[in-house]
Amino acid sequence: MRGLDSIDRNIIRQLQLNARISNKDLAEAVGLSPSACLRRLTSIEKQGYIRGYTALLGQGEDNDGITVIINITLERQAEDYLSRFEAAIRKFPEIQECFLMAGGLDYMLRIELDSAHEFERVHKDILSKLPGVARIQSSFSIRNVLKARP
Amino acid sequence: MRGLDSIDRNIIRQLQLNARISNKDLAEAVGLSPSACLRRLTSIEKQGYIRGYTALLGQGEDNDGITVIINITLERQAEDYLSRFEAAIRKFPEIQECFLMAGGLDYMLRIELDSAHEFERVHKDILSKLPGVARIQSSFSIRNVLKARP
DNA sequence: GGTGAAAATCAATCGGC
DNA sequence: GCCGATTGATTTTCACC
Repeated sequence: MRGLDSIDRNIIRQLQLNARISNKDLAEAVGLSPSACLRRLTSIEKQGYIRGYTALLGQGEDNDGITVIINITLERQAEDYLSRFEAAIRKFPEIQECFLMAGGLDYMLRIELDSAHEFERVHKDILSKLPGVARIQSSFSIRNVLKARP
Repeated sequence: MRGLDSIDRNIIRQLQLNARISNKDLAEAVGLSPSACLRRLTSIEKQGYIRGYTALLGQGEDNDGITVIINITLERQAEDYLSRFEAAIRKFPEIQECFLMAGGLDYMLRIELDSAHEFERVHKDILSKLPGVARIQSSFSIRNVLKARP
């Protein structure tokens, strides 16, 4: 972030905390006029510092939501295997995060579901259709101790 | 998502794709009037289906940050061990997420660092001070494939 | 970076189904 | 109950200083 000053960083931080904040409130939070703030945000986006904005799924009022952590090993480490897999990943909004892990071929995914039985659908419609997968290991979270904080 | 129909799901999906979409555009995307759309969104949020909205950072040249996934096993499963551990977790802002996993005593943590060598400090100041820990296994992410939708 | 005004959007209210 | 229309308030988006 060499090209960004502390106000720019603050803008990004505010948007991480709440991406749907209005430009007016954002400007107030960082101590600028709305027009100056919008100019900066447009510039920040144009420079590619922000890749997008997304909604983080909750668990619903009945609180039976569930987090599934999935470790995936690919058949081969060839670059085209990685890129085909990663392109496929991006098509499914249920997938909240995906990390390429060091020390192996493992990808780690986090998926948010509304209930445990929905996992069957996810396995059939998503996991089994990812290309070049050798092995899948899924772990269920029974409680979200600490929610993501930006 | 028992309480949500297909339009509600579509609203959520659109917000996952772009959390900063205006209500007017959101309404158009799901085929409703703005007022009906806003009513639904308010209700969806109130029911807790959406935990929040966040900005996804780009892969700019600044991206020397690193994600560490840490699996922790406690010495005992007694309730006071769990609650002491979880209380300790909340004190460290480096810890972004913490899940209590099914099928064992494992907690899974995600930590975000500015650089890899910072892990030494984290291990010394945070991980080694968590109470009741029997075993720690850390995995480094070398690339964040998906933070969510672009 | 700030100001101001036109344009666009939001949010509350209304009647109809 | 849910929808769309309306409307006054608020916000965004410019040109200009």
